[in-house]
Parts: sequence; C-alpha cells; structure tokens
Amino acid sequence: MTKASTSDIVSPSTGTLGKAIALVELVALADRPLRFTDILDRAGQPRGTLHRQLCHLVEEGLLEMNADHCYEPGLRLLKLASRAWGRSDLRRLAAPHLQALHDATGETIHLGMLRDTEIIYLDKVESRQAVRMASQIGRASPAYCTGVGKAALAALPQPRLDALLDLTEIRPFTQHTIVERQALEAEIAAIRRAGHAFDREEHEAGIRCVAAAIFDQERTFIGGVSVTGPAYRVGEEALRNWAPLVRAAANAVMEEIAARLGPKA
Amino acid sequence: MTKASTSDIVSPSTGTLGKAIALVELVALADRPLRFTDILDRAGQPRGTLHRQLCHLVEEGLLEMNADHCYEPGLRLLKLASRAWGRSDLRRLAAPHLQALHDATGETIHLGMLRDTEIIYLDKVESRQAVRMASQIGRASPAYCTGVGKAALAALPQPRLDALLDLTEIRPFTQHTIVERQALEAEIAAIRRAGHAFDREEHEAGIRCVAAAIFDQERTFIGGVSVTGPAYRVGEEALRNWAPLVRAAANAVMEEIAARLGPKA
DNA sequence: AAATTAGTTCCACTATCTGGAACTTACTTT
DNA sequence: AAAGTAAGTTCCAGATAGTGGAACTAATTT
Repeated sequence: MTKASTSDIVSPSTGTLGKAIALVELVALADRPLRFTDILDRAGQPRGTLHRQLCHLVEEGLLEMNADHCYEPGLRLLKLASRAWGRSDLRRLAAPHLQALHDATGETIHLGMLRDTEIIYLDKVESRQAVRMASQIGRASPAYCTGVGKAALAALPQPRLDALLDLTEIRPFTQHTIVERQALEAEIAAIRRAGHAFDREEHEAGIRCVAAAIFDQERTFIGGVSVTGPAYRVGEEALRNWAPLVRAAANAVMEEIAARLGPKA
Repeated sequence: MTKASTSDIVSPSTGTLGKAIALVELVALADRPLRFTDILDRAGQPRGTLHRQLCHLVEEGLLEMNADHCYEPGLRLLKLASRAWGRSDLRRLAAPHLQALHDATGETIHLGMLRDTEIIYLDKVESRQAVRMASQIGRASPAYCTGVGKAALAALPQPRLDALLDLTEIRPFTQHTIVERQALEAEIAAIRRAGHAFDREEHEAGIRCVAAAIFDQERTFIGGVSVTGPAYRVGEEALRNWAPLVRAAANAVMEEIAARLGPKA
C-alpha cells in the first residue's frame, strides 16, 4: 500500500469524510446559492443521508444556511485557510522576491503551487489596487493553460506528467488554448528547454504571462512565479524580456530555501 | 429538536466529521508544525484511529505532510475559502462603503462577522500596503476585546449574549482588556446606548478602534465595521469623532442590503 | 382547497470507524 | 557498530455511526 503522498493522484476512498467535503466543494464551486434539492440532484445521494450530512457540515461551520434556505460556504473555512496561508513557508520566503519582481516589471506577480491538476495561487502583488485585493489568492486554475501551470507540468518527471494529463479534462477557454495533447506535449518540451513558460491568452482572452518553476533541493517542483499583464500593454517582446527576470526571481527563492535549510540543521 | 441555525452554540455531535476537522483545526492553529506524536498527545485518540484519520485528511488535501513528517494545513482549504470569500454577499455590498470610510479617515477599515465567540474578519482596506495584504482576512479574534466583537455582543439579544459569554474564556491580552464579567456587561450596556463600540488597546497594545454593528431587516446582527489605528496617531478624541462616520457606514451597508432585497422579490 | 413540490424525521440495516496490540522503520545512545 | 528506544504504520474483531427507503410535515403553486 502506498503511503498517501501529497503528490499522488488517487480517487479518494476516504469514506465519510470524502463525501462530506465533496459537498462543501459542491456548494463552494457552484455559481449560485444552492437549495437542498439542487444539492440532492447533483450529489447523487438519498435524501435522508444528504440531509444529515448537510446538518453536520452546518454544525461544524463549514457550511451555512441563509435565510432563504440556501447553503453557502461557511466562515470557518476562512479561518482555517487564513492560518494555512499565514504559515506557508514558501509564501513567506518568496514574498520579498515577488515584490522585487513587481518593482522591476510593474505588472502583477503571482505565486502558485500545483495541487492535482490545478494551480492554486498562494500570493500575488498587484500594480495598484486593480480590482479587489486578495481576490485571486486561493483561486484554482487548470495547469495546462496557465503560465505557472505549464511551468509546473514541464517540471514534473515524465510518468507523473503523463498520469496528470490523463486525469485532466482539456477544454478551450479561449481560442488560443492548447487543446491537442500532442501540441501540449510539444509546448512542455519547449518549456523544458527554455526554462520558462508563456501563457499567450490561453486561459483568459487578453491576458499574457511568463512563468518559471521553483524547485527544492531534490529538484522536485514546489511552486512557480509569474508576471501577468493585459495583452494591449504586454507584447510578445515584453514577455521574452521578462523571462530572465522571472527565472532569476525563481532562483532567488530557491536560494532562500537552501539558505534556510543550511543553518537550520 | 432545534434545527441547527448558524448562530446556535452547541457542542458538536457531528461524529466522524467533527473529529476530522477538529484535527485540521488543531494543525492549523498550532504555532509550529506538528509531527504525528505531537498530534497524538493533543488529540487524545488512539494511535491507529488517529493515523487513519490523518491519512484521510491528507488524501483529501485538507492537510499535507511535508518532508520532515510534519503535518500542515492543506492547499485545498485555500481553494475552498477563496470561493467562500468571493461569494459573500455582505462583503460585496459592504466593499464600497469600507473604501469610503477609509477615504474619510485614512486609517485601516475592517469588516467582521461573529462566529460562536469569535469575530472573523471578512475584509479590510489598508492605509498603504502596511504589512502584508490579506494577512488579516479570515483571522479570528475573540469578541469580548475587539471593537467589532463588542459591537456584536451588544447587538445580541440578552439570552444569546449570556450564553455566549458563558462559553467565552476571558483572559487579559493587554493591561486594558476587560476581564471582569460585570465590567464587560456594563461596557456592553454603554455600547447599546451609544450605538458604537470602542477598543482602547484591549486586544493589542497600541491599537485603538471604533466599530458599529450592521443589522439585517429583522434587526439581527450580521456583521460589523471598524476603523483601527495606532494609539500614537489615534487619540480618544479621534475615536469619538469617527464614531458617527462608522455608524453612517454601517447604516449605508444596511440600506444596501434592504435595497437589494426590495427589487429582488 | 387540492395538488405538487420542498424539506425533515424515523429506524432497521450495515458499512465504516474504532482502538488495542503487534509490527516496522528511523533515530539515539553506549 | 550494535543494541535500545522512540516514532510511525498495519491489522482485525467488535462497536459505532452512517445509510437510505419511506412516511411525515411545511411551503408553494394551480
């Protein structure tokens, strides 16, 4: 029996717990508030069972039920996540380098990690308060069509990459999204050679980005940094010019990690 | 049997789920990474049981195990919480009014909600990027010694207030923290009369704050707004001057809520 | 007012969780 | 380096808690 490493991708056999948090996710990812019956339709569980599970989740504060009988994600999630965020070593070590990269480029900087087939953004530094701060932190985007995501894919050992791509449901977000498996693998090979990844409006129309991977001592991927900007302001040339800066930032974070482990022991 | 409303305070009897997320909380709130045995000591469960539970949590991405066998909060928490945050109606409606309040005062603005005996901060607007953005979002602080918290307490019907205070473990965070139950009740009475609450360095030394409650149509408390600043810059007088502004901001949010419910039906 | 839909409760059944003990692996000490 | 000790993992009979069909109540709709 394999021990459950963070990076294994397995169909969850976690019994009760799995079902429970699948419900939380169902509610959290829905684009509108869900009533009991909405959830019943989507969850494929008998009424009685579902009802009890929802009650438990509400009692635990993972879900809440508002005035019009709709279930919504609960505040306790926020509390737990804020601790997770505050304690992340990678985030803490990377923060100054993200800021430096922002100062150098003037564009938005992201720090992301790979979780299953998705990139989850751990931190960002924004130009001015563009839209609303923190709105992207914790956001999950598919790996195969984002800068940090593709840098992550390119950083994986081939068998894990294959397994991950097999699990990924590829669909076109924009007309530039790479949807052919072969084309994607060629892109990944190119990223391996170059040491950085571009996102040319593949996830969001009008948004371009350059990203580089961060590795730990054993050369396993732990995260990625990127510079992102609107296409009207960020041309192909700007992307290419920033690539060395992004790689340098990623390297600086790696050195930081190495430095921290040295004195520690 | 009472239906489990968000605001009921009950000892959780949620079986497996309750134990599981108690573990997540244990790991998330710990001030250092915990190894298996550390958790074993604190969780009071037999080895076998605990081990399986932790495995399940890791498989679900609620916890992660790092290289040196320490458990840490998982990325999936971030993902779920970011959806919770992005979808919060209160946050969305309040945002412009927080900004306006910030423009008027120049100090840090918080929006918080009550969860059991704690205030959880849903949003904030900060002076310049003071320390690190978003660091406070999701943060939980005790109700009895914070501005928003005391405003919340004063807004509760007496029986719920009593129940809540009975559950609260009161301890002095600073030398100004109100620790006597009687003094606290007097303070709450004063807040009820005034319509706003002060925090005079009761939670953190050197930090002062004014807060006001936000109610829904039925006059039940749903959240609070506050202006917070360092004591050297924010005197008693400034606090008193801001009180009307804070109350006005809270009222503006209430009108927003009322307006949204009008056209809707 | 009747019909329909939505939400909640009940209880026999059984899948899942429990926890003691044995086992394996990774450090520590002499 | 070998023995000792602590940390982490696996196993299985027994107990608990979760399951799900059906009956019931409450809220809408016709």
